[in-house]
Amino acid sequence: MGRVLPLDGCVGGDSQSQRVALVRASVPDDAEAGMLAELFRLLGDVRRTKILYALLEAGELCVCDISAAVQVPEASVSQTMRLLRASGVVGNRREGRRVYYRLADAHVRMLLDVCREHTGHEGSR
Amino acid sequence: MGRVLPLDGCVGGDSQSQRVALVRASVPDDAEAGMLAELFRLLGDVRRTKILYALLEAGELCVCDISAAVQVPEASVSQTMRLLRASGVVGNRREGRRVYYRLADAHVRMLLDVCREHTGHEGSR
DNA sequence: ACGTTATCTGAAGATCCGCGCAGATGAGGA
DNA sequence: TCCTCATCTGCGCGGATCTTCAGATAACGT
Repeated sequence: MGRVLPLDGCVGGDSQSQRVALVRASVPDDAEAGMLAELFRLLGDVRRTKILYALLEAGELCVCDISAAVQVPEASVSQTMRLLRASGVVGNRREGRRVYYRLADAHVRMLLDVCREHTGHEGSR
Repeated sequence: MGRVLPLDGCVGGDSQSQRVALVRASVPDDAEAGMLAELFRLLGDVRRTKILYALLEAGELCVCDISAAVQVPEASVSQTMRLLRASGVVGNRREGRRVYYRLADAHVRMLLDVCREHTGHEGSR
Protein backbone atom coordinates (compact mmCIF):
# COMPACT_ATOMS: atom_id res chain seq x y z
CA MET A 1 0.00 0.00 0.00
CA GLY A 2 1.01 3.62 -0.27
CA ARG A 3 3.84 5.07 1.71
CA VAL A 4 2.98 8.27 3.53
CA LEU A 5 6.21 9.17 5.18
CA PRO A 6 5.79 12.31 7.23
CA LEU A 7 8.53 13.96 5.25
CA ASP A 8 8.55 17.64 5.96
CA GLY A 9 6.21 18.28 3.07
CA CYS A 10 4.28 21.45 2.49
CA VAL A 11 2.23 20.66 5.56
CA GLY A 12 4.23 23.51 6.95
CA GLY A 13 4.54 23.41 10.66
CA ASP A 14 2.30 25.62 12.69
CA SER A 15 -1.34 26.48 12.40
CA GLN A 16 -1.73 24.49 9.24
CA SER A 17 -0.45 21.23 10.62
CA GLN A 18 -2.58 21.63 13.72
CA ARG A 19 -5.64 22.10 11.62
CA VAL A 20 -4.73 19.06 9.60
CA ALA A 21 -4.34 17.08 12.78
CA LEU A 22 -7.85 18.06 13.80
CA VAL A 23 -9.22 17.09 10.43
CA ARG A 24 -7.42 13.79 10.56
CA ALA A 25 -9.06 13.06 13.86
CA SER A 26 -12.54 13.65 12.51
CA VAL A 27 -12.13 11.80 9.25
CA PRO A 28 -14.07 8.56 9.42
CA ASP A 29 -11.85 5.60 10.19
CA ASP A 30 -11.52 2.65 7.87
CA ALA A 31 -14.46 0.89 9.43
CA GLU A 32 -16.90 3.75 9.15
CA ALA A 33 -15.60 4.96 5.80
CA GLY A 34 -16.00 1.41 4.60
CA MET A 35 -19.65 1.33 5.54
CA LEU A 36 -20.31 4.71 3.98
CA ALA A 37 -18.48 3.87 0.80
CA GLU A 38 -20.28 0.55 0.64
CA LEU A 39 -23.64 2.25 0.77
CA PHE A 40 -22.70 4.74 -1.91
CA ARG A 41 -21.18 2.06 -4.04
CA LEU A 42 -24.44 0.17 -4.03
CA LEU A 43 -26.25 3.21 -5.36
CA GLY A 44 -23.52 3.81 -7.91
CA ASP A 45 -24.88 1.73 -10.72
CA VAL A 46 -27.40 2.72 -13.35
CA ARG A 47 -29.48 -0.38 -12.98
CA ARG A 48 -29.63 -0.20 -9.21
CA THR A 49 -30.28 3.49 -9.29
CA LYS A 50 -33.28 3.01 -11.52
CA ILE A 51 -34.64 0.24 -9.38
CA LEU A 52 -34.27 2.28 -6.23
CA TYR A 53 -36.03 5.27 -7.72
CA ALA A 54 -38.76 2.98 -8.92
CA LEU A 55 -39.19 1.80 -5.35
CA LEU A 56 -39.08 5.37 -4.13
CA GLU A 57 -42.01 6.14 -6.40
CA ALA A 58 -44.02 3.00 -5.98
CA GLY A 59 -43.30 2.26 -2.36
CA GLU A 60 -43.37 -1.46 -2.95
CA LEU A 61 -42.89 -3.66 -5.99
CA CYS A 62 -42.39 -7.34 -6.72
CA VAL A 63 -39.54 -8.61 -8.85
CA CYS A 64 -41.55 -8.92 -12.02
CA ASP A 65 -42.99 -5.44 -11.61
CA ILE A 66 -39.53 -4.03 -11.15
CA SER A 67 -38.40 -5.94 -14.18
CA ALA A 68 -41.19 -4.35 -16.19
CA ALA A 69 -40.62 -0.91 -14.75
CA VAL A 70 -36.92 -0.66 -15.46
CA GLN A 71 -36.78 -3.00 -18.45
CA VAL A 72 -34.34 -5.50 -17.06
CA PRO A 73 -34.55 -9.32 -17.10
CA GLU A 74 -36.14 -10.73 -13.98
CA ALA A 75 -33.16 -12.88 -13.12
CA SER A 76 -30.97 -9.82 -13.16
CA VAL A 77 -33.40 -7.93 -11.00
CA SER A 78 -33.45 -10.78 -8.56
CA GLN A 79 -29.69 -10.81 -8.41
CA THR A 80 -29.60 -7.08 -7.87
CA MET A 81 -32.18 -7.24 -5.13
CA ARG A 82 -30.13 -9.84 -3.34
CA LEU A 83 -27.24 -7.40 -3.21
CA LEU A 84 -29.35 -4.51 -2.01
CA ARG A 85 -31.08 -6.62 0.58
CA ALA A 86 -27.84 -8.05 1.89
CA SER A 87 -26.65 -4.54 2.59
CA GLY A 88 -29.86 -3.45 4.20
CA VAL A 89 -30.75 -0.90 1.56
CA VAL A 90 -34.06 -2.56 0.81
CA GLY A 91 -36.41 -4.77 2.76
CA ASN A 92 -38.71 -7.44 1.44
CA ARG A 93 -42.00 -9.08 2.21
CA ARG A 94 -43.35 -12.29 0.81
CA GLU A 95 -46.92 -12.59 -0.33
CA GLY A 96 -47.80 -15.86 -1.93
CA ARG A 97 -45.29 -16.52 -4.66
CA ARG A 98 -44.44 -12.89 -5.00
CA VAL A 99 -41.75 -11.08 -3.09
CA TYR A 100 -42.28 -7.39 -2.59
CA TYR A 101 -39.33 -5.10 -2.09
CA ARG A 102 -39.26 -1.65 -0.58
CA LEU A 103 -36.67 0.92 0.48
CA ALA A 104 -35.38 0.01 3.89
CA ASP A 105 -35.67 3.30 5.71
CA ALA A 106 -36.18 7.04 5.58
CA HIS A 107 -32.49 7.75 5.28
CA VAL A 108 -32.23 5.98 2.00
CA ARG A 109 -35.28 7.81 0.75
CA MET A 110 -33.87 11.13 1.79
CA LEU A 111 -30.58 10.24 0.19
CA LEU A 112 -32.27 9.55 -3.11
CA ASP A 113 -34.24 12.77 -2.89
CA VAL A 114 -31.26 14.91 -2.11
CA CYS A 115 -29.30 13.39 -4.89
CA ARG A 116 -31.99 13.87 -7.46
CA GLU A 117 -32.09 17.53 -6.62
CA HIS A 118 -28.39 17.66 -7.21
CA THR A 119 -28.84 16.62 -10.81
CA GLY A 120 -31.30 19.42 -11.28
CA HIS A 121 -34.47 17.41 -11.41
CA GLU A 122 -37.61 18.78 -9.78
CA GLY A 123 -39.14 16.09 -7.61
CA SER A 124 -42.52 14.79 -8.68
CA ARG A 125 -43.65 13.78 -5.24
CA MET B 1 -27.99 -6.49 -23.38
CA GLY B 2 -30.88 -8.14 -21.63
CA ARG B 3 -34.03 -9.10 -23.41
CA VAL B 4 -37.18 -7.89 -21.71
CA LEU B 5 -39.89 -9.36 -23.84
CA PRO B 6 -43.26 -8.20 -22.66
CA LEU B 7 -44.36 -11.78 -22.26
CA ASP B 8 -47.54 -11.90 -20.31
CA GLY B 9 -45.63 -12.22 -17.08
CA CYS B 10 -47.01 -11.82 -13.63
CA VAL B 11 -47.56 -8.18 -14.36
CA GLY B 12 -51.13 -9.28 -14.41
CA GLY B 13 -53.44 -7.07 -16.35
CA ASP B 14 -55.43 -4.51 -14.48
CA SER B 15 -54.63 -2.21 -11.63
CA GLN B 16 -51.18 -3.67 -11.21
CA SER B 17 -50.01 -3.07 -14.72
CA GLN B 18 -51.34 0.46 -14.67
CA ARG B 19 -49.43 1.19 -11.56
CA VAL B 20 -46.32 -0.26 -13.09
CA ALA B 21 -46.83 1.91 -16.14
CA LEU B 22 -46.94 4.96 -13.92
CA VAL B 23 -43.81 3.91 -12.12
CA ARG B 24 -42.04 3.25 -15.35
CA ALA B 25 -42.85 6.76 -16.45
CA SER B 26 -41.32 8.30 -13.37
CA VAL B 27 -38.21 6.17 -13.23
CA PRO B 28 -35.24 8.25 -14.28
CA ASP B 29 -34.25 7.64 -17.87
CA ASP B 30 -30.82 6.38 -18.85
CA ALA B 31 -29.43 9.87 -19.02
CA GLU B 32 -30.55 10.97 -15.59
CA ALA B 33 -29.96 7.61 -13.96
CA GLY B 34 -26.51 7.72 -15.44
CA MET B 35 -25.76 11.03 -13.80
CA LEU B 36 -27.13 9.91 -10.47
CA ALA B 37 -25.28 6.63 -10.55
CA GLU B 38 -22.12 8.41 -11.55
CA LEU B 39 -22.35 10.70 -8.57
CA PHE B 40 -22.96 7.83 -6.18
CA ARG B 41 -20.25 5.78 -7.75
CA LEU B 42 -17.75 8.53 -7.08
CA LEU B 43 -18.65 8.49 -3.42
CA GLY B 44 -18.52 4.71 -3.35
CA ASP B 45 -14.87 4.28 -2.56
CA VAL B 46 -13.21 4.29 0.82
CA ARG B 47 -10.46 6.63 -0.16
CA ARG B 48 -12.75 9.14 -1.83
CA THR B 49 -15.19 8.92 1.02
CA LYS B 50 -12.52 9.80 3.51
CA ILE B 51 -11.29 12.69 1.43
CA LEU B 52 -14.77 14.08 1.03
CA TYR B 53 -15.49 13.90 4.73
CA ALA B 54 -12.17 15.57 5.38
CA LEU B 55 -13.28 18.40 3.13
CA LEU B 56 -16.64 18.48 4.83
CA GLU B 57 -14.85 19.05 8.11
CA ALA B 58 -12.12 21.40 6.99
CA GLY B 59 -13.98 23.32 4.35
CA GLU B 60 -10.90 23.65 2.21
CA LEU B 61 -7.65 21.72 1.94
CA CYS B 62 -4.70 21.55 -0.42
CA VAL B 63 -3.45 18.29 -1.87
CA CYS B 64 -0.67 17.81 0.60
CA ASP B 65 -2.96 18.52 3.56
CA ILE B 66 -5.43 15.98 2.26
CA SER B 67 -2.61 13.55 1.82
CA ALA B 68 -1.65 14.03 5.44
CA ALA B 69 -5.22 13.91 6.69
CA VAL B 70 -6.22 10.65 5.07
CA GLN B 71 -2.77 9.07 4.92
CA VAL B 72 -2.57 8.60 1.18
CA PRO B 73 0.30 9.44 -1.19
CA GLU B 74 0.00 12.88 -2.73
CA ALA B 75 0.07 11.61 -6.28
CA SER B 76 -2.87 9.37 -5.52
CA VAL B 77 -4.75 12.22 -3.91
CA SER B 78 -4.10 14.35 -6.95
CA GLN B 79 -5.43 11.63 -9.18
CA THR B 80 -8.50 11.23 -7.04
CA MET B 81 -9.17 14.95 -6.99
CA ARG B 82 -9.03 15.05 -10.73
CA LEU B 83 -11.82 12.50 -10.84
CA LEU B 84 -13.94 14.33 -8.31
CA ARG B 85 -13.39 17.68 -9.96
CA ALA B 86 -14.21 16.35 -13.41
CA SER B 87 -17.59 15.29 -12.11
CA GLY B 88 -18.25 18.53 -10.32
CA VAL B 89 -18.24 17.03 -6.85
CA VAL B 90 -15.48 19.31 -5.69
CA GLY B 91 -14.25 22.70 -6.73
CA ASN B 92 -10.71 24.07 -6.55
CA ARG B 93 -8.87 27.30 -6.12
CA ARG B 94 -5.25 27.99 -6.82
CA GLU B 95 -3.11 29.97 -4.44
CA GLY B 96 0.49 30.23 -5.37
CA ARG B 97 1.76 26.73 -5.90
CA ARG B 98 -0.96 25.20 -3.81
CA VAL B 99 -4.34 24.07 -5.04
CA TYR B 100 -7.15 24.12 -2.53
CA TYR B 101 -10.11 21.83 -2.93
CA ARG B 102 -13.56 22.14 -1.41
CA LEU B 103 -16.93 20.43 -1.71
CA ALA B 104 -18.72 21.84 -4.72
CA ASP B 105 -22.10 22.64 -3.25
CA ALA B 106 -24.57 22.28 -0.43
CA HIS B 107 -26.16 19.23 -1.96
CA VAL B 108 -23.01 17.24 -1.69
CA ARG B 109 -22.59 18.36 1.88
CA MET B 110 -26.13 17.38 2.74
CA LEU B 111 -25.63 14.07 1.00
CA LEU B 112 -22.62 13.31 3.14
CA ASP B 113 -24.45 14.32 6.28
CA VAL B 114 -27.51 12.23 5.55
CA CYS B 115 -25.38 9.25 4.78
CA ARG B 116 -23.33 9.50 7.90
CA GLU B 117 -26.50 9.44 9.94
CA HIS B 118 -27.50 6.30 8.15
CA THR B 119 -24.47 4.46 9.43
CA GLY B 120 -25.43 5.39 12.95
CA HIS B 121 -22.82 8.01 13.54
CA GLU B 122 -23.75 11.15 15.43
CA GLY B 123 -22.76 14.08 13.28
CA SER B 124 -20.11 16.41 14.61
CA ARG B 125 -21.22 19.25 12.35
C1' DA C 1 -49.61 -35.02 -6.77
C1' DC C 2 -48.38 -32.43 -11.11
C1' DG C 3 -47.43 -28.61 -13.93
C1' DT C 4 -46.76 -23.83 -14.01
C1' DT C 5 -45.31 -19.49 -12.35
C1' DA C 6 -42.25 -16.42 -9.65
C1' DT C 7 -38.05 -16.05 -7.68
C1' DC C 8 -33.53 -17.49 -6.29
C1' DT C 9 -28.77 -19.38 -6.77
C1' DG C 10 -24.05 -20.68 -8.74
C1' DA C 11 -20.56 -20.19 -11.91
C1' DA C 12 -17.83 -18.33 -15.79
C1' DG C 13 -16.58 -14.71 -18.76
C1' DA C 14 -15.67 -10.19 -19.93
C1' DT C 15 -15.05 -5.70 -18.58
C1' DC C 16 -13.88 -2.05 -16.04
C1' DC C 17 -11.40 0.57 -12.67
C1' DG C 18 -8.44 2.10 -9.18
C1' DC C 19 -3.57 2.09 -7.56
C1' DG C 20 1.13 3.40 -7.58
C1' DC C 21 5.35 4.61 -10.09
C1' DA C 22 8.06 7.68 -12.57
C1' DG C 23 8.52 11.61 -15.13
C1' DA C 24 6.47 16.13 -16.73
C1' DT C 25 4.55 20.66 -15.74
C1' DG C 26 3.82 25.04 -13.36
C1' DA C 27 4.95 28.54 -9.70
C1' DG C 28 8.12 30.80 -6.62
C1' DG C 29 12.39 32.34 -4.48
C1' DA C 30 17.41 33.57 -4.76
C1' DT D 1 17.87 32.24 -14.89
C1' DC D 2 18.39 28.04 -11.94
C1' DC D 3 16.60 25.30 -8.39
C1' DT D 4 13.04 23.61 -5.41
C1' DC D 5 8.43 22.54 -4.17
C1' DA D 6 3.51 21.32 -5.07
C1' DT D 7 0.79 19.17 -8.22
C1' DC D 8 -0.42 16.73 -12.39
C1' DT D 9 -0.32 13.02 -16.08
C1' DG D 10 0.56 8.41 -18.72
C1' DC D 11 1.07 3.72 -18.24
C1' DG D 12 0.55 -1.15 -16.85
C1' DC D 13 -0.89 -4.50 -13.46
C1' DG D 14 -3.92 -6.69 -10.26
C1' DG D 15 -8.26 -7.13 -8.52
C1' DA D 16 -12.95 -6.60 -8.03
C1' DT D 17 -17.54 -6.63 -10.21
C1' DC D 18 -21.48 -6.91 -13.34
C1' DT D 19 -23.83 -9.82 -16.50
C1' DT D 20 -26.02 -13.65 -18.02
C1' DC D 21 -27.12 -18.55 -18.56
C1' DA D 22 -29.13 -22.56 -16.79
C1' DG D 23 -30.81 -25.15 -13.26
C1' DA D 24 -32.86 -25.26 -8.42
C1' DT D 25 -36.44 -23.91 -5.16
C1' DA D 26 -40.92 -22.36 -3.42
C1' DA D 27 -46.01 -21.50 -3.97
C1' DC D 28 -50.19 -22.10 -6.21
C1' DG D 29 -54.24 -23.92 -8.77
C1' DT D 30 -56.44 -27.96 -10.39
